[in-house]
Amino acid sequence: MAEYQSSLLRLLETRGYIHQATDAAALDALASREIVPGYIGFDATAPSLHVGSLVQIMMLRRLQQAGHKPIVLMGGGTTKIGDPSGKDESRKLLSHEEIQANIASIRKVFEHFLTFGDGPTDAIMVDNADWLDRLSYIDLLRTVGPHFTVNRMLTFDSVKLRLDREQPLTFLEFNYMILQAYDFRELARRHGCRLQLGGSDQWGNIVNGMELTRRMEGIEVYGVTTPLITTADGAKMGKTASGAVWLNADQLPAYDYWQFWRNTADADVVRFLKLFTDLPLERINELAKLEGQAINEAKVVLANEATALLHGREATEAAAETARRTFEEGAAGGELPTLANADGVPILQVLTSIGFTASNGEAKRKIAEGAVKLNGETVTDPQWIVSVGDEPLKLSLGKKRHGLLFK
RNA sequence: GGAGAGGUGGCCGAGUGGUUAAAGGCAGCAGACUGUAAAUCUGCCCGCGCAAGCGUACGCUGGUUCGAAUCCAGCCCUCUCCA
Repeated sequence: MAEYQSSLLRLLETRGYIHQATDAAALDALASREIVPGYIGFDATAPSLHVGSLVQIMMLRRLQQAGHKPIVLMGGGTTKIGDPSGKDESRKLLSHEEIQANIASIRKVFEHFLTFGDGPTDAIMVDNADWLDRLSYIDLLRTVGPHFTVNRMLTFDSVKLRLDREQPLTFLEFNYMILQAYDFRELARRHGCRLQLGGSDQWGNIVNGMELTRRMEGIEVYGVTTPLITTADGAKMGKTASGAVWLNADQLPAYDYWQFWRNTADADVVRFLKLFTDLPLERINELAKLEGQAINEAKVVLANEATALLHGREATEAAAETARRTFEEGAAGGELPTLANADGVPILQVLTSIGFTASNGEAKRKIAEGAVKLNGETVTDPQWIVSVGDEPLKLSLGKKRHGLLFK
């Protein structure tokens, strides 16, 4: 692998972001001599992104750190059509208002990772609804259609996979790659965008966009994809006991986010430190030397740094302190989930109300398994009525989930 | 439009009239061991109920039957081949 000249590619390469790149040498040269505006597209189907998107977000952050211009492309237009992938048919279509609300909510996350503004390397956020909404079908076909052959489109992995598995691929979906390619070309025209970043699954789409841009605008543009981030045991990352790891604080409290990182598998810690924190590589290399139980120190650093990027230092310290008191002292910290008016309530209902179990039946099973504790005492009676005094009571489900019950 | 195959719990996938709340696998949760790790072993894994039990559930709607995921009819959807 050749030494890169540009700080951008060196940064991305050394921290493990690069899976594939188109004409890396040319991109390297470009990034060494001028500011490169680069973009990543994000869906607006939910009011928050989750950690699955964090690699991409971090990559935009690296782009800016290396002195270039990040463009966050929100899929306000494409989301309106509704992503038809997956089997659940006719997913509810989001209204314009819902999508715009989602975008506004998602934007808050980006503001933690990128500096927005009007300067040459300030990040901007754009919405592809701005141009996709206005497209007329015939015009699109005539301007873009001739540049795509169905023969070629059929060779793309995303398409082949469906066909091989004999799963339906709608015409709508089939057009996705065209719209995404159109986005690249539009961003190149409007904002001088020269680079598209994305997950490895986006490779085909990115290449399409590059070709369309070159053919229609005569501009050479580039693409870089990240490796698919899985945990060391091969699973997609992004789940905790409480569900998806959302980035918005109102969807997932800082404490849970901190816990998510704290629970990283040994084998993933170094990789995640490089990808998800700003720690210098020298420091990461030191942490990488830790072995056995000491690796936990590196996990705490990972949790602290990753959480601080998203939620700020203050919330991070509160989360870390709560974790320390809860796990190391067996006490309880202030950031744990709480339930008020718990006095006199049956234990099953308490477990479900606080969100530890999905139903009374599940709560009952957990009690039978000996997983439920009140102030460290195992609860064995499913009929137990919780009584809380002036001091809050610590409720535990298993070793990891703890909460506070108030009178 | 014609012929064939198929639609089962978060996912994959058995199951052709009762013993089926539905095998098995994956994912998930818990227990043991540990280090809030991994691996391994064990248990759990639709809802309500202390329980007996009840309610829902196998694409949709009806029907046959004492009894249906399983049989019949119509409809919807998917795939393959043909036109």
